[in-house]
Amino acid sequence: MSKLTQKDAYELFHEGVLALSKAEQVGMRIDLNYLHKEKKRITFKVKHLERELHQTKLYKDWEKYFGAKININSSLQLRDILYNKYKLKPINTTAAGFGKTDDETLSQIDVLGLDLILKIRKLQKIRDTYLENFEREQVDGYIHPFFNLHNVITFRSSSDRPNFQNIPKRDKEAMKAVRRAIYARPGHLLMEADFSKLEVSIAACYHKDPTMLKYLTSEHNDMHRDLAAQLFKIDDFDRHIPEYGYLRSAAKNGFVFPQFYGDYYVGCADSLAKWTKLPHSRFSGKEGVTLPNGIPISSHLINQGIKNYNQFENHIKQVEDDFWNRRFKVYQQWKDRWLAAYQRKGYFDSLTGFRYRGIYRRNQVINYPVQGAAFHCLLWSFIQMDKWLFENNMDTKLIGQIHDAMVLDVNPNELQKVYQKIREITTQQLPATWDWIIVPLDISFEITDVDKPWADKYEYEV
DNA sequence: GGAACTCGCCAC
DNA sequence: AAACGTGGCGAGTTCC
Repeated sequence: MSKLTQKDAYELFHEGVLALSKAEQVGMRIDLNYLHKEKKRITFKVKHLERELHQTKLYKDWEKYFGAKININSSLQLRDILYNKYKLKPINTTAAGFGKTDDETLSQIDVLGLDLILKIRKLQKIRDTYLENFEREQVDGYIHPFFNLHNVITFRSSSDRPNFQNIPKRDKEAMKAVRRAIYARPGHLLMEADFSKLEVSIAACYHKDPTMLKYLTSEHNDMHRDLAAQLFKIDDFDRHIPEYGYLRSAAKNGFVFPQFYGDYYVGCADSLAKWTKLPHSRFSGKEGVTLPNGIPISSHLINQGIKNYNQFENHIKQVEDDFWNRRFKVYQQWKDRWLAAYQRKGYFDSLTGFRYRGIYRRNQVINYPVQGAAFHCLLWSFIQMDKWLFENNMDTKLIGQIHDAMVLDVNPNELQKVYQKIREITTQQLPATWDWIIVPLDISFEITDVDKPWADKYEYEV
């Protein structure tokens, strides 16, 4: 097949809009009774936490400072109390240069009551951003989130009224509280099919770095493991030992992904130190997460010649150099060429035929075509699946999409067929149709049981 | 009373 | 030389 053109891009979005609009019409069933009860429960709990907060010195000082205008939901007032009245030295600052009052910062400040502020914030977020919105948007017990293809600079999608693409997932309490409200139609089940490591795979289709291709092709190679071993200077790194599994996550989320998005060693060192609980000072040997042999990671690093944070940061700088100039040298060369070509031409094209015109920063030029084309893999699959469901008169319906995942409302009698077809479309038909896809694609599934809420999802393997 | 802004936080 | 990409949305705040 020849290179995809802007006409192909147009047709993808044209068909995409039609398929997405059908999903919008189906929508998701909402448990209104639960919504009502959960909102009341949260409101009750918030009131209780507020009463507790009223007993603290923090609240009393706050009241003195702001009088009748006191509002514990105001982060500006809180900022005033912490950094002006208490004169604490800001750990982090906002873009505008003020001391931050976010979760990460507040949990490091030793002032009684801040934990209550955070708990209240979290509960209100669940109630006001999600549950309240579902109730407002529902029609006859169904929400119909919109899926837009015309809003996003990268040619990804967005979703609104309500946004279906930011439903809590990692935080267990928030995940359960929100997803407990969402169901498939009566007698049906929910299914989510996610591409695995899609953006990394699509990036590899642009740069074709042989080391990366090997990581993506071989089951036995593990990039995050290798980076964890290098970042923390561990020779016998076995990812199945829990302490090492944790360091692998730290390497993945604190170094590898940020590097792919364009971060540099200063931010990565800071992030890695947070993950591993290392201080921004001299290491005594007692700080940090514990290794399998029982010693703290700071002690291990001291033995490796890294005696303080500056030396740690410098080590991360060296790993970064090695990452781009040796390990993924071809990837780096592609980035340089890609940027230079944009600077020459004034635009760049995605592998899916989309043309990006405009004034972009370096990281945007590198990231947009990857982010866009990765989503287009999902959209293409979504369209094929929609056609197949229609042509085969299936009762199962597509109902949503989250950048690299599709969500379906499945008739249990069709579960096997649907599962097989999604596998076929995403891992066989897609790479066969778009021959620029030069890495194997993989997809994973989650389902609920019939008439169970989305909170009760579990991994599905045949 | 609404527009535009900051800040915070949820997803990928 | 500079330094993490894309959204939506709520609350609070300020300005008009």
